[in-house]
Amino acid sequence: MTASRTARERVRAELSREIVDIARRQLATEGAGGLSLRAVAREMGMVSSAVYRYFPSRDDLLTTLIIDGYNALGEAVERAEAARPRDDFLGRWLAACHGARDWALAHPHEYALLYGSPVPGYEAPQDTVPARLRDVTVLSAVLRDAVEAGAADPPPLGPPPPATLVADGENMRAIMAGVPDELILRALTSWTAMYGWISLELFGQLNNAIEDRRTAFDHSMRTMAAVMGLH
Amino acid sequence: MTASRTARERVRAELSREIVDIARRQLATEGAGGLSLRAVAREMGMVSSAVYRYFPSRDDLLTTLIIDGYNALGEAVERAEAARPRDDFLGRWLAACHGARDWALAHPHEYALLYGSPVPGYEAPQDTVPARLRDVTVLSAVLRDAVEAGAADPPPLGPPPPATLVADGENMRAIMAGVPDELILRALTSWTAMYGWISLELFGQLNNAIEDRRTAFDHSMRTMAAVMGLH
DNA sequence: GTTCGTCAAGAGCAGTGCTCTCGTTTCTGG
DNA sequence: CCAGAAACGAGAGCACTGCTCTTGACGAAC
Repeated sequence: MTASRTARERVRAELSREIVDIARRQLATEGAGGLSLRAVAREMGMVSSAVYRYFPSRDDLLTTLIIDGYNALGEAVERAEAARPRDDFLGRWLAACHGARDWALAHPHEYALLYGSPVPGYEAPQDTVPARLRDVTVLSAVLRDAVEAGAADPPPLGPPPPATLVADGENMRAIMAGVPDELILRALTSWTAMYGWISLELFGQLNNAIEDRRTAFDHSMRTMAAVMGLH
Repeated sequence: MTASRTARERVRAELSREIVDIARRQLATEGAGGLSLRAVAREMGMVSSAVYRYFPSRDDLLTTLIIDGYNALGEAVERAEAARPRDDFLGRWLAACHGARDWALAHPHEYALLYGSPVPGYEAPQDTVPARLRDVTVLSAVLRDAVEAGAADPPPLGPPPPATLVADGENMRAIMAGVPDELILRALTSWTAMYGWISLELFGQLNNAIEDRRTAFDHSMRTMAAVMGLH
């Protein structure tokens, strides 16, 4: 199983990649709804039916675009966070947040594909799960490291976590081993605030309300960092 | 200008309403992308071109659906919040949050149309603005009333608001007169957390992570209430 | 050298938004 | 009351979509 088995397989892989590239470009300019298999084929000088040799349906093409998108976003978040000193937990958190926001602003349509309303008639297959967790894994790691270093002292806020949630947190505890339940829930809240902000900003709900959005986002994320006890 | 000017105008208004009703039903079952003018016409026993006498384009029909949706959501939030005693500020806040979430869960496709990615390429006419502010107005009123009653004592969290944001808050200060700038920003963060949660939950990002979502949402909103100083 | 699988191409189906024309119905001004 | 104007439903048609099926050609394996 070398990288180049036969000439046929090589050209097939190359064409598949070209289709995805053109599709991503069309996605970036036209949006998810404007992605057309026929237009992709036209741009490649192929006939539409030929594309179906490589992707059995439009949704399959969309799925690989989604997975690529999650990976691109996750990688952007990872890179932004990795640029900060390991013991600067607040800086790592803020860098990750800005990394996500910057990527979303640079790729609005791809972000909409990931975190916007699901595409009509399209059900996200399980294949997307691993790629989808890359960004939240980064955010979790920051908090976990802070807890391990004893650098997270969350202030008392509101009631203690309900019992059902403590039992519920099994899945999240896997990524955030050692983090107290209350803090896991605050991380979840911070996560919703972050993606809520990005979505509202990107989808135009913040127009005529906030002008200096980057500063406001920064302040908002600092507030959530304080809620989690990061300094 | 009586309610029934001519027979023609009456049947026109009636048919317009019927078109919108059918369209909303199709929206609820098929989603925004599945809304088809031809299907609406078919269900009405009309021919597709006849519908264009009432709505000049599919996007215009979508726009009225959006406005209707904002009003329905705003009304649901208003009703939920109004059911609480006026001096129970935490209760009013939580009721408004749950009102929004309950409505979203009951009308997922309509919610996606309002707070999801803009579907048909681009569309956000100014007509939607007044209806869009109904829910956020309710949330703002709770905080403003609490401040007026001296019942909001936000804990110290993070740095003070940057100067540019203080100058930026003109628009929001109109709805939240008397609320300190720092608290306005925390309200904004709480708002993003609330809609972020609802969106992430509705769009499936919370699957396999949280089972008892209502309780978790409640806890999250209580945390944000504490951030705003509501007890 | 023949066979077999892969491939691009083309025609075609059912559906979409939207435009235009053509009679008919309804309203309105004289 | 009646003619002209405006509104209306029906139908045909355009350009587009995702997708299927068949046909013929090419390359690789036996």
